[in-house]
Amino acid sequence: MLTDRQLLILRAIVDDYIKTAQPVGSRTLSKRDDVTFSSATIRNEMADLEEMGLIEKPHTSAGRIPSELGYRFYVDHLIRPESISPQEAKALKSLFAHSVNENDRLIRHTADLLSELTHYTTLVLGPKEEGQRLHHLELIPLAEGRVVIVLVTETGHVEHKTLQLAEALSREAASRLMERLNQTLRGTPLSNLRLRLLEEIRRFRSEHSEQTSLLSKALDIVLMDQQDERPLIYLGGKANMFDQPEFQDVAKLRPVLELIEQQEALFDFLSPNLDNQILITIGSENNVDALKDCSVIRAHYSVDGVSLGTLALIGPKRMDYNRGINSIIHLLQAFQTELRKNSLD
Amino acid sequence: MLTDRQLLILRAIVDDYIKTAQPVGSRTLSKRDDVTFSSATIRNEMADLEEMGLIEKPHTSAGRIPSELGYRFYVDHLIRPESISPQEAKALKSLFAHSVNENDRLIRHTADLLSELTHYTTLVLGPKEEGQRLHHLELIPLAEGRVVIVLVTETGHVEHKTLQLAEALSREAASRLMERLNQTLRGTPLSNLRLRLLEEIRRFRSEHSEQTSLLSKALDIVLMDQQDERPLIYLGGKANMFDQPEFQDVAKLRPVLELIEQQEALFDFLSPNLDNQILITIGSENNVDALKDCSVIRAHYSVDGVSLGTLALIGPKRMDYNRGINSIIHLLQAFQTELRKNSLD
DNA sequence: ATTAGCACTCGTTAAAAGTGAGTGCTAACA
DNA sequence: TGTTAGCACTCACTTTTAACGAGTGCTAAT
Repeated sequence: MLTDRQLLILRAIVDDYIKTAQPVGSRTLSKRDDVTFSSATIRNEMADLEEMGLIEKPHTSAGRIPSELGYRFYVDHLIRPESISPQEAKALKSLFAHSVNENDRLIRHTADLLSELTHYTTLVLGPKEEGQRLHHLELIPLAEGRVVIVLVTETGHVEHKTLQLAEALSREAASRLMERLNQTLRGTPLSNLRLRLLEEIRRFRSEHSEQTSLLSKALDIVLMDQQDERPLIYLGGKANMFDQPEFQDVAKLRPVLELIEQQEALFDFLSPNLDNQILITIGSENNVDALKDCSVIRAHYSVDGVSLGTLALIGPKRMDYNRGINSIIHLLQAFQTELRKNSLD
Repeated sequence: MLTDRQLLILRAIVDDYIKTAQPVGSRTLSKRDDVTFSSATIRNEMADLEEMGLIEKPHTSAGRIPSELGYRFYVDHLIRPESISPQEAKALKSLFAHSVNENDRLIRHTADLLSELTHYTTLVLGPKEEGQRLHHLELIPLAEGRVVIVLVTETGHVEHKTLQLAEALSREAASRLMERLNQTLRGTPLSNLRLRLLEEIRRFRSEHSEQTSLLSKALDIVLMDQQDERPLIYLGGKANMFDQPEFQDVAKLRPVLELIEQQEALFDFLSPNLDNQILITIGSENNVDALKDCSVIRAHYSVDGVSLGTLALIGPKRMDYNRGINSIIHLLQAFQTELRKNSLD
């Protein structure tokens, strides 16, 4: 167990290092107002903290920096949930002053806001399809067998795909089929949609003896890779990485930026967050080599209890956890409120 | 005017420097098979070339590197339009083996291909709306006054917007209006669309005395910022920048990557290319400070004579112009062919 | 006109020396 | 017994110096 003085020192070291990016020495600490004891005492305490694995020194004659364990302890026990200042709260509210109708523009906007707020890079994992339910389906036949299919989910997410059929689909046939599909399929979870849709088309065909097998085949193909398709990941404030002193070296910067550009890898990384809490992972806790010098703050967003995606903040291990956590919590609220407005149930 | 020998030497210097990124010395050159004269002779010629401003030395005791003027001369006069090898040609054809229905996926794919082909970063300016004509318009009323509007252009570009009306639009009203709009508006250039659409809705309203003013207002707003909206810019191979020795320094890398992330700035940069040629800009010719150490190869793409957007390749001034130009020319062909397939006229 | 030879330049690398922030330990002190 | 002053020691960082060598420009011989 740590004494109060050790807690004070540890917190001071982490705070200072977060601010300056320089190893913190005993003399520096002793000059602080809230430190009443001498540098020698601090050195003794530091030795103890180091023995416990909470801090470490880059080399013999340097000050101390927090270890990963130290950051972990800091995050778990030493952060004060500083409420944001009134003017910030106000600013936050006005951020979403005009509602944004389209969910994906809203997400993009949110990613930018969060990165502006924190000066870190933001990742937003777009709504995953699985949990969502169909609200409306529209088939738009164009010339030459081209058909646009528009799919609207209950969360208000709209997307379109283009099919290419071997022969044209008449507007009437499309319209009849569509009406039928919307009647029977509204509310179907997207994860089931492909099977249900094919089934329904087959039934429709037999009932009306209409030639829709081409459509059925084309739809199948499109929905097939629809299924494999992963939610988009929106990035905000990529350039913020350049400001971090730890990433002034291209060798350090490169893997992080490269990872961030890879939708696939990021998806795997952002997806599996189980509980609804704010999740913080520090350095090696990320289990991704490229992020071994980074910390990530993640938060789930959901609407009406349906978990949709993830809001994440990425920065150096020496990131301002306090500010990051607070910003993400508050923005999460506002974001979810906006999303709620766009949903159709 | 340059002598043949000077041309040989200049080409050799540029070729060598492009390959190695190291200043080229007279001794190195004299060892080449195609160089029959001594290093001293080369030094004399180099002195002349330097006086003409075609090459320069980083410092007194270094070899020569091409100046911007030198690159310009090289690009204008010394590049041999090496046709690509048969296996490359074959590979290029198979790249688009499966047609991609959606234009924006096609564009994304193309950007990736081009960067893979060249190992440089690729920028693709998506189709600009102005020149395009309306093919089809669809209004999809959803619950609670939400209406999705789907817009298909003759080039096969599909996009959707969401409107929020104060009161619901009936499916019947939407259907009637839509039929009318499609009859009268097909072929309208998107640049006119907003005005024509409003006009048409007004006329429709007076004829049918239907309450569509809300719709009209909402549509106006959406189309208004549709007009301001700029084509997306697709990027490929951003990570390739990291491989260039000239960008190993964060200070050099940062402005380039930052610029690339800024849609606005890039748009201004990529847009004004007047003729249908391949355009190469070197260093300061880019008129953009962030690109003062970069060269850009740009090519227009168009379908049926309608210029749609720009395909661009960005790399260090020391980029492999030969390969870059050839790749972009050949990919441009294939890309346009695919685009053509997707168009609906 | 071409080339061999040579003194000279200057960036690069390596080694050497000096600097200073910070530490650990010890002994004195409250 | 906990705290502090003092001091020797460590080691990254900076500066200095020296050696190195690729490359140049000039000159004189071919």
